[in-house]
Amino acid sequence: MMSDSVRNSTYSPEKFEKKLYQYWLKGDWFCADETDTSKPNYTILIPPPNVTNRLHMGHGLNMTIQDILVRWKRMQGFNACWLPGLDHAGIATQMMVEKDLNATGVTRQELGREAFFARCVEWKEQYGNIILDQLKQLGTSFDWKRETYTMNEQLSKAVRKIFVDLYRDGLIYRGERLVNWDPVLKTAISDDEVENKEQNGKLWYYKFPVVGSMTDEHLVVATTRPETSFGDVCVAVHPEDTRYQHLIGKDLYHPLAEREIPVIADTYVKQEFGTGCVKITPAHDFNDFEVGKRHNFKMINIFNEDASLNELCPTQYQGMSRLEARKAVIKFLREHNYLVKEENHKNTLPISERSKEVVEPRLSYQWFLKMSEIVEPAIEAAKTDELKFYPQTWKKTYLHWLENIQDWCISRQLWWGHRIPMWECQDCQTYSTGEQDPSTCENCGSTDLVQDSDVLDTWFSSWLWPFSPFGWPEQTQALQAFFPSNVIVTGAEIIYLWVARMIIASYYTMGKLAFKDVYMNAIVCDKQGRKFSKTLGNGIDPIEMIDKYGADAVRFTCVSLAPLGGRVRMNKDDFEVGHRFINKIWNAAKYLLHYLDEQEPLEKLDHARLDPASKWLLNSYVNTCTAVNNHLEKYQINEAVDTLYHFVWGAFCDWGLESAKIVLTETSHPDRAQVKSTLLYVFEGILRLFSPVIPFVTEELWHTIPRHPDWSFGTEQTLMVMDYPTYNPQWVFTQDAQEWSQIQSLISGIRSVRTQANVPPKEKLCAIVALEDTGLTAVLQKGEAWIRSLAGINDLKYQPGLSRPAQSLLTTGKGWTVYVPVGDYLDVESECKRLQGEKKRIAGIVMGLQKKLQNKQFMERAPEQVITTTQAQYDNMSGQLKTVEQNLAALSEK
RNA sequence: GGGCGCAUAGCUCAGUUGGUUAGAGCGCUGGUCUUACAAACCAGAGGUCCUUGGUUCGACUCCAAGUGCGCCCACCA
Repeated sequence: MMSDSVRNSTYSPEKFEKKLYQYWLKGDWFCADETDTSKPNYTILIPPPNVTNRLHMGHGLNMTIQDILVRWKRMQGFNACWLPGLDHAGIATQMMVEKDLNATGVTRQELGREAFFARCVEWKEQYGNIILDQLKQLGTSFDWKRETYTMNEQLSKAVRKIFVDLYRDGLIYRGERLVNWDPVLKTAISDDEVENKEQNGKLWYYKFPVVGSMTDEHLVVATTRPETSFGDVCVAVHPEDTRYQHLIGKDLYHPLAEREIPVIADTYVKQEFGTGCVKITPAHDFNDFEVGKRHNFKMINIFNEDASLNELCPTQYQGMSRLEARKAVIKFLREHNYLVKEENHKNTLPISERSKEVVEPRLSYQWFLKMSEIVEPAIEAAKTDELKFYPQTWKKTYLHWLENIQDWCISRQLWWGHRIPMWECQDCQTYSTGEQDPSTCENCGSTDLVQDSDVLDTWFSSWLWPFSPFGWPEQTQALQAFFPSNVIVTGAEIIYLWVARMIIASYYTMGKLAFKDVYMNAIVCDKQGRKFSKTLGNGIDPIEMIDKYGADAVRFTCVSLAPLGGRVRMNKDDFEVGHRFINKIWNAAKYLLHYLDEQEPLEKLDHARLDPASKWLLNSYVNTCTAVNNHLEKYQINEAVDTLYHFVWGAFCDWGLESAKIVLTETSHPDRAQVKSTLLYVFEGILRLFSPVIPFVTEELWHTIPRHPDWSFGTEQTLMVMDYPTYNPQWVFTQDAQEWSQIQSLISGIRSVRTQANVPPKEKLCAIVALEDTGLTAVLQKGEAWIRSLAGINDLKYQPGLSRPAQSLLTTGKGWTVYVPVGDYLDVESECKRLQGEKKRIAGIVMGLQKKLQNKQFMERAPEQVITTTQAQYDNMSGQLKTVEQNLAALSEK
């Protein structure tokens, strides 16, 4: 390690971050050992990034949180395993590879399935690791030896195994469902590939005569898509709609399809929209599909693959396109007096991203998983709080979804992914499956088998993530050690898609809860509160920020801005804050080293010889240790970081180092050795406490500073596995700390007085302390050297009961008043104004407190402790009020 | 439309189970190059805690309604 990097230079993270990461890798400190049973295990699974991903700020935050938890637990002595890996991302990858391919003038279909698949594999090899490399720049302590991937051999085996198990348990079935069909590309496309465009359309109203009516009775139905009418199976009205009660169950004549259809009742219908009557076309509309299924109607598909009308329509319409058919249908309705009216209507059209053609919902066969039969333990776990959400509010969302769970459509019409392990027998049309490819039909023994052409939904591999990477279905040692994991850290948007399903899968295969804690990280937004997105281009590139400010600054900024859950608004400038703070730590180290480099050996800390400033610092340090650990236990990472930030800057630097200066600069000072020892002891503690958050700079500094006799160091040469600091009663000095804070407020008070009077900083002043409680004399005398140095005082006197000397300003604290004669610097007018303001403010508080104390009900019902503190406040504030009044009077006399 | 959440300083946000004079960072004002750091130090200004009502001795905190905003789901014949 190059310790001179600290002594002689400014903070430049680029000089050591890469070097240190290599050092950690070489030392194998990120690796967890499943055979080591001497330590408790701690496991976190990465939410596997898509192979198509580049690192964005959402990852930055998400990964930093996980890394902090893992590094913290590792320092606490856990066998910590953070599992890295990638998701093959079926749709996203296929889209990118296809786009690439199309640019060369070749379609996926022309290339053929096998060659296209090979191209995807190649693409993954080439680009898939970019995000993992970027994660290394962020300093993530993944156990890289376990790096995995949802399409590798081992995980594919796991996918195959669970599919077969589920099928054998009767939980996987084939059923009909509507998909988004692109009539130009003649393929199903995913929701991601559909853009909804609002446009001005029309709403056509036309008549359906009631069959057998003597009075020409009819219903009027409104539709935006009259051309689909040939597929109508019924007309629906709301069951409570008084207008149509008598018609429910009657038949209507369909003037276009030239057949009769019934009137049914369904709550799906909105009475106030249109006429309150809806024609139901289950094969061509997502909502109608649900209604049709509920009422057991036949689905009539009236389109060919290219969305032209097929043989189920009357001959004159067959072969027409959707638009041609629409014109022809309207012409017919108008000519035969069925059309009642047409009106303008705004609606949204689903457009295929790639062909720009209007998407047509199309009936197709899909594979489904019966979720209701395997979901129960996942519901129980949340209800009993065995599974906990951070923040808790997500429990409701989770339960709401699980309690209304739908069957999961697990097939996708893609080429990139795990091929569905189902073979259709060409002789008897039944399906066969197996962990090995079947050679004969399970039903009739035929060898004429054809594998299903679809692949599995990408989530069908990622739901196995808690156990598949550790070797499942083999009962490996790693699986024993690292399943279940401890916490999952992810975005709330995939609570259904991923989190809930992992829990379901783990109960199904392992019979156990996959993880006890679910941490929902904040959503990263821009300054206007918009989610970072590619299309908006409002994202902040973490790598750009790392290059500019260093990984530690990026990590620090991300987590300190992000509360548990919620969302965080980010700005490029925010990273400057992190960088400045780390620079502050760097400079503090530089200053310390200046004195630590001296030859004399470091002393152990000695209670009897610690000065008041050191006792205060140690006491604050111990409190900080407790607070940080408590916050981390509760996943309040921003709170932990905030606590540390203020301890380092406000306590250690502004008071600790500043107070130490008067001792350190005097080479023969008797307290010097203990002060140096205290500073180093606390600084080592800071480095340890902060190491999980900002691992690089803490490690770099740790290698530079000397080892302290009061800290224990293992044999490992890295900060990242040193013991994490905890509450240490040895360094608790409650009384001394309280006394020292009196000195601090006295110093601050005098500084404030100096500013009020515009006294130049270098000018020394006299200060006269008037004590109400003479017991404080000893306390203040102990702090005299610091009062002189830090407040710019050259003459400090004690005069109990003194009233205000001429031309002086004052500052008050608990039991004391300090008068500072400022001579001609005193501006009587502005001082009077200030005192009057003070008087008003304090009088208000005093009055409030008095009212409270006179309130009978308050005295009767409030807890005794509250009454005591209120009384004490009252005494204190009225004392202050008296002082202010006296001084105001004294000032006015002149 | 269904579900969930948010509203505190100019900006971004803390504020743990109701109980001192509501905090921080950035920005702003004034002063300082004080031998770690001007990427800093010292001091300061700035808030009817969205509105109204309720519970309570006591509400930024709990409850209800209203207003404004965000997210997820369904998006409409």
